[in-house]
Amino acid sequence: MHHVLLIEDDLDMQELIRDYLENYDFKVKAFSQPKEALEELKKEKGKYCVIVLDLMLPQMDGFDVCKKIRQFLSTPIIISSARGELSDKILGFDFGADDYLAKPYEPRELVLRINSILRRSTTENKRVGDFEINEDKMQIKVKNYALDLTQIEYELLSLFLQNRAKVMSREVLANGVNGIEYNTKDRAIDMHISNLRQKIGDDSKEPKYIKSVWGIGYKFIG
Amino acid sequence: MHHVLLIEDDLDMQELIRDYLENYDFKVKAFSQPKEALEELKKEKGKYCVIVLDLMLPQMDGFDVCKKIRQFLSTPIIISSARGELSDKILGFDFGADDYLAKPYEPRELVLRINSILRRSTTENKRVGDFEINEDKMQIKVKNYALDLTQIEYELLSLFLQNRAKVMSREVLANGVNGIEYNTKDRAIDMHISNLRQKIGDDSKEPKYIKSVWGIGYKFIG
DNA sequence: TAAATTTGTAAAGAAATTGTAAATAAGCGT
DNA sequence: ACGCTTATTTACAATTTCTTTACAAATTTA
Repeated sequence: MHHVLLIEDDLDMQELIRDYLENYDFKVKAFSQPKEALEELKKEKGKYCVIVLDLMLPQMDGFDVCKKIRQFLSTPIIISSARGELSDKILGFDFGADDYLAKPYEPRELVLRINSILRRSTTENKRVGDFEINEDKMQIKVKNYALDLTQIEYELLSLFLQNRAKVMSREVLANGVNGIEYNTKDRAIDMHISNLRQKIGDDSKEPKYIKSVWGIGYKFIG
Repeated sequence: MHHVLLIEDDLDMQELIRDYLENYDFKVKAFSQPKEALEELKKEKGKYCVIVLDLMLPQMDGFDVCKKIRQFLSTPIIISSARGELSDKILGFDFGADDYLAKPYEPRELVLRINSILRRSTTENKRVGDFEINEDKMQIKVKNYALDLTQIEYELLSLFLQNRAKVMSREVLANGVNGIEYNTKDRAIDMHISNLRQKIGDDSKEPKYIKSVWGIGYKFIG
């Protein structure tokens, strides 16, 4: 189930979008106050796969909200705005938005654009180096050998495959995995990495796949 | 340099888009015949990072082109079309397009949307002299040779690259690095500089990159 | 020129991080 | 309840990085 976070202060519009998205099997959490939305996003970092942001808001300018979100989150943002001028679009994309819809638009188009973004950010039966990932079956093969992974190991490896070569801290990794809280002292991530390495046939001392980055976290090479 | 493949049969429009994109440092290859474009894409699979596709084409329907491309390539496609109805957009996204721009649109908006797509799919390298820095990978290359740096060395060198030619005291350098406390008597910074010099192939007596400024600190020349 | 100060860096020591075995805890199906 | 699988914590050795020390070399000052 895909979760969408909606920030929109017009309650009619909020209701309209919510109903429409729910018809397409999205789970929507709506906020009219940007501050509350930001708190929710901070609390539930990995939960939402798209943020739909209206620009005309009380409390805070929509662009500022966009900027604030980008300081701690890379979840795609679709701006939904009555301001359709190019200069606004430039600002929106500049502040890190991923798409910009000028009102009035058909709710169906929002669905299209959310799906387009989701399609890009998920790996559907893709090959990455020696690995082959099948999201439907929740299965990963390495060199054509099917791995028997636990839930967390699967999610970790998916995360690595989707972020090739990118250094990720333990905190980022934990947040990327559904339902792991991270405390600096925990070694849980380390253990999962250790087990994962064993299963994919990697050697921590001479890694082919998962390399530790001292003082930071791990990165996938391959 | 980012390569864009443009499929557009209106030559004026082709010229307009090409000029505009080239102003923004894209390299554009334009086709008015979809068949030729498909051949080029098959030959040069990895070359193009975005495809801009007009829907009104001779020979073949634009949607079919989209579908054909998707059979062998996952490069992002932006549809540029005079048909702005929702039903067309639905078809476009259905056939695997990543964005849909209804004509007439400002060329600048195309640039925005290309950049938005690129931002998501690439991690950009910054060049400074002989150095090339990739923040996501936490990696710095010198003359195309990847350096193996510790965290502090990486942060120090980043600081230097971001403050070219600027003299920085040890205190400033220490503060610029995450988690270093500075005492006047410490020689820690000096040691990091020394190690860094060795790794980037610099000579303290005849520095090409990091020059000491007697009584003050260091500066990056390059 | 001699004394004082600063820099370079090798080497030693201190501190922090990582790897993983083993122990413990938490879920889950039956 | 029980056993089985998975997740987390603990503990400690191994490793890597960071800081300090020490002394030679370079630079400035008197």
